[in-house]
Amino acid sequence: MTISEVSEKYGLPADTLRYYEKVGLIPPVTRKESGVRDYTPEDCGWVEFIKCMRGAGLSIETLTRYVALYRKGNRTLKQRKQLLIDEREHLQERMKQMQQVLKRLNYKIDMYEKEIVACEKKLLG
Amino acid sequence: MTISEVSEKYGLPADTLRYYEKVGLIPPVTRKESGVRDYTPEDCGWVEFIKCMRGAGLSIETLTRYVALYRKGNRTLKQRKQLLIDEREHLQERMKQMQQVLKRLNYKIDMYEKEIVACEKKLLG
DNA sequence: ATATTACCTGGAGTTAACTCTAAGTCAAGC
DNA sequence: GCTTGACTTAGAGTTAACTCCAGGTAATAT
Repeated sequence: MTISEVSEKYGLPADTLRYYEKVGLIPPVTRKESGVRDYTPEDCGWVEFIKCMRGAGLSIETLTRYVALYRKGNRTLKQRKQLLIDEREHLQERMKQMQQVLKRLNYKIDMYEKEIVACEKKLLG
Repeated sequence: MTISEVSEKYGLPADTLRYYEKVGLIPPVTRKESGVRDYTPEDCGWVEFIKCMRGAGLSIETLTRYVALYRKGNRTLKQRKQLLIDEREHLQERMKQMQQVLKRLNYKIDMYEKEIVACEKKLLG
């Protein structure tokens, strides 16, 4: 697959795909002899994984660390697992905070509804 | 309360508190005659609210719009409510995505555990 | 053969959200 | 009366994560 096809498929600009590769967020992409990128299904898998993780807020710095470990092979299994455990922890904390904010927004929206009704009553009365 | 007390209380740097006020993220803070900030409980309430909303990922741009509407008075009740409804929607989308990533992380961590066990068995056998 | 189009690289520019600096003011302690 | 320390401002600098640009190459259409 060409870079523009991958861009289309995952909704990421080609510039971003090149950037991700440059900083080591995905392993080096397969190339044609001419030097043009030719994404294999595995390359695509990395793109999908990284897009997903970035979408949940994992930092580029963290994800490049993960990819670097992956590229070192089997002896980094434990470190990779630990990295994912740490990130899961952060994720859960953020979700917990967001849950509280959600409740607060619900409450505020409710208050606004009541206040709007009260205001309209006053204007009619 | 002085700016350093508020900074301490909410864990936000004094510079950040000034910045928030400068960009309209919180309404202008009460001042002493000398021009020094002297946060009232209401000023503190805004700091707490903004800290909370920022923590959940609401943008400064969005929150300044909210504060600007608030400062226009009662006739912006409906717009404020709508803004909060929109933000709640975004928040829920992000939470949903994070929920999926959480599941994926759980799965991967599990796979790593199995793979580590398998590796260790091989080394012992 | 030439023109177009999609790709390449290195590096500069952008945006959001701070964070820091310099130069100045003001109240309190010695 | 002078120094110290916490405050003030405007504006410059930083960081993460892109995003764009200039100049060049390679394959394709005419």
